[in-house]
Amino acid sequence: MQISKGVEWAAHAAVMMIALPDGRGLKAEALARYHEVPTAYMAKQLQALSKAEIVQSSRGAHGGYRLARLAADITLWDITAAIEGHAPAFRCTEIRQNGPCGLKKTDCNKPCQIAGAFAVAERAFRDSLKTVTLADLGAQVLQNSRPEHLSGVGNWLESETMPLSKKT
Amino acid sequence: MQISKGVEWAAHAAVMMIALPDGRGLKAEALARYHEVPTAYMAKQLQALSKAEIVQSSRGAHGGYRLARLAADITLWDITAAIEGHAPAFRCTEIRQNGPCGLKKTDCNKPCQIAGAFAVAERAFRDSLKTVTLADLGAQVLQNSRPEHLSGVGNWLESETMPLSKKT
DNA sequence: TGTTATTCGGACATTTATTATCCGATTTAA
DNA sequence: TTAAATCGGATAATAAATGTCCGAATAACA
Repeated sequence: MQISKGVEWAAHAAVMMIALPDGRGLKAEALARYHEVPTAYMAKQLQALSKAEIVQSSRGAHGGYRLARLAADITLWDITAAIEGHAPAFRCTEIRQNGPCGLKKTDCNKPCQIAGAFAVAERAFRDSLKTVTLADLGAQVLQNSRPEHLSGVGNWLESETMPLSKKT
Repeated sequence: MQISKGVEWAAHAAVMMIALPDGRGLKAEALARYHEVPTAYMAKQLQALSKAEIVQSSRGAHGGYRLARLAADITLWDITAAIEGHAPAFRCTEIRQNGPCGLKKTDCNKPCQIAGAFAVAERAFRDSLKTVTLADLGAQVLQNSRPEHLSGVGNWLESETMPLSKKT
């Protein structure tokens, strides 16, 4: 039971994109370099975010990624689901229908008790992540960072971004 | 993010063991046959439960497994942790310390915001599973099963179990 | 308006984790 | 004491996650 590293990378990349000035983008290579992770694999996560319409991508020269909607409207669950998929972690294989005392399929309208309990737990997990927005995470960064760090990030953003014209 | 099939098998096996008469056990092969799953792999899960002291094992002739404590004192989380381990699903690799604007280690006393949010969500998941005991699951089975099914299970147990003498 | 540099996007290897299996170590009944 | 039966950890096969590459597409620029 482990969550892909891609979720961590995508989340950090998304937080970084909060600070993007209007009409600017960050290319996958820059985001990868900033976090010191493999470029192509970071790009893969960004593509997943793009498919989920969490970020917008612009191709061609001066292209890049930026948030597709307000930071307050993007939750950690959105990002997790975009990378990991929406399939439940507990996969019920209906083994209650197996073996010498197996139930008939017609007697299995209700989900298995065990699967039901896991469904409740997973819902609690999801609901918890849904309460955390990118805006919340960004606010925490602002509160907990030293001023010189923030200005450093600002300078880096300035040097890496350039106006992008059209959106895809 | 997926939970091992072993958790499902171990949970079903544990529920089955609730119904064991005092001083009797079920061998791994019987539990595997009952659920129509590979014997050796089911045995592996039972070994994990044994290490976690959720079940007791008896070796040698007439050996087998039985619950190590009261069904009301065994939760779904106990079983999940025994199979999957206690490691958190979200692994923070501290990428905030990487790259051109990486934080110094001395500025990272508090956990990263993202890791913190996942820790909260995972706690909610765990706490939910902790509220479900084997006794609860057994009660649900009794409520939702047809009488003929229960008697069938009883007969199967009678035919598969035999007194076991010493415990390990 | 063509050309080119730049970037995204999906198809393709590699590594790690899960799933499955086997055989030796140990225990107990006879 | 013997031998059958069972657990237990070490060992393969499979699936998933991780990492990489090259083509398709787009926009800037001449």
